[in-house]
Formats: sequence, structure tokens, C-alpha cells
Amino acid sequence: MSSKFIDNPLNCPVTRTMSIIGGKWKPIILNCIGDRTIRFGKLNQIIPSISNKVLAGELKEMEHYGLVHRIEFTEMPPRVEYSLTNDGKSLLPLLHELANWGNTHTAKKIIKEFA
Amino acid sequence: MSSKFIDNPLNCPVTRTMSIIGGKWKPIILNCIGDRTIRFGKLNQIIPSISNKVLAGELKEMEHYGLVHRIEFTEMPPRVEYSLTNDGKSLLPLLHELANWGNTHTAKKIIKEFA
DNA sequence: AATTTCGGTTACCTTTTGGTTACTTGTATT
DNA sequence: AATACAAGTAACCAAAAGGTAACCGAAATT
Repeated sequence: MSSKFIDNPLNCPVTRTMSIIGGKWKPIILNCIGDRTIRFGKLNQIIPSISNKVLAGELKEMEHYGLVHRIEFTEMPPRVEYSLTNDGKSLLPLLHELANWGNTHTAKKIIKEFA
Repeated sequence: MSSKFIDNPLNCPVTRTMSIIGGKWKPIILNCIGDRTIRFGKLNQIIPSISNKVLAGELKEMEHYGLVHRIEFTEMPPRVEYSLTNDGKSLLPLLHELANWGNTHTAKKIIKEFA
């Protein structure tokens, strides 16, 4: 990595990726959607520790990015279904690699000691 | 990703990885060290936009994690050399994948529109 | 005698991130 | 008539992350 990438941090490809999928919840949400279509409430159910405010915000941001597709059914009570766009799906192998390293002995040892 | 991973977020491998290498600077620092041995000042030079306070803090944290190796020479002025441990080097392929996705048309487009 | 060098530390401040609680909407159910 | 439902939104708050500027120590250089 040469320094030209870092003068403006967004010229660095690693930083670009992290600024798009970084943060506490985005990679988890993307991974949870995966290849399926899933309702807001279901996402909230399988990620119980996220607040619906944050879930809604992250989904909206990723929808703006074009990673997430949102379909709203005009019913009452409302129904909204989320899925990944092709761009979003292009992240799944990377997320899988993140998960692989997280299952490493190294990662588990670090977490056990410092969490 | 099933919900058992998320009740305690650190049971989720993706979250484990992100909690270790997440943040604004850690992946860049790891990538900059790479396979070489590099002095503190040199790192600061090739990542000019990081403050030395933050650089020192991140290095110390990653040293505690066992990802980074630090050798202090008792000279004056001081000299300190950093390199990756084997555990740290095990992250390089993943960082490379992060960079690959960041070089994607998709990533560049998103950054261009929203940065 | 003053300045430079290197690898930090300290105190302080701002920004960002994420969390909590309450509320909305219109239909259907109790 | 009151309540439940799904998918949020709004107002407010706490914590964490990150940035800035000043300082340190002892030897070498000017």
C-alpha cells in the first residue's frame, strides 16, 4: 500500500470498503439478508440486540448505496420486504471471508481475552 | 447466519473480526506493515492523515492482541520497529479481499456519490 | 546555547455512533 | 371503545472514537 492511497483516505480501497460495510451492524445485516427476501420484523427478530431505529437507519443507508432492495406493500398493517441487490450480493463472498477469519483460533482467543 | 450468533454479538464470527480489525485505521495500519519491518515514524509518514496519538494507540492495542510485534531499541533518539506476528500476517489475505472489493466499480461508485 | 530528532504521552475537545423511550398510522380484533 | 399489529419516526442521551496541540527526554547537530 503506497502513500498515495492515504493522503485522501477514500483513495484507499480498504478504507472505501470499510466506510461502506463498516460499523457495528451493517455486515451482520447484509449477512442475515443473504440470498433471501426478508421482512423488517423478521430481521429485528433474528438480530434481537439491534434497536429498530438503528436497523431502519442502516437499511435505509444501504438502500441509498444500492446494496439493499426494499419493497413496500401498501397493506395495513404494513409489510416491507428487504433483499440484496446484485451489488449487495457481490459482498457475500467477502462477508464469508470475514466470518472465516472470525472462526479462526486466533480470533476466538483474542476475543476471549479482551472482550 | 442463525440467530444464536447474535444474542451475544461476539458469538458472531463477523462481529468478532470487525471488533478486532474494525475502526478507521486498523486495517490500513496492518496493510501498511504487511510483510516488512517498519519504524513508527515511517508509518506516520506513509499514513500522514493519522495522528500519532491514534497511531500509537492502535499499535498498542494490536500488540496486545498479538497481531503486531514491537521491538524497542534503547537508543537516543529512540527507535522502535513494528512488524506483524504470524497471527497478524494471517489477516493479510482478508485485507487483500477488502481492498479488492474496494476497487470494484460498485464501491467506487458508492463512494463517489456519497463521500 | 539553542535546536533537532524520535516515539511517544497528556489533557482537552468535537464528532460520530449507537441506544432508549415514546409515538404514529389505519385496519382488524377483542 | 380499547387494543394489537408492522414498520417505522422523533426527541433525547450516553459512550466511544477520533482529532489537536503541547509537552517530554537525552543525545547529536548547528
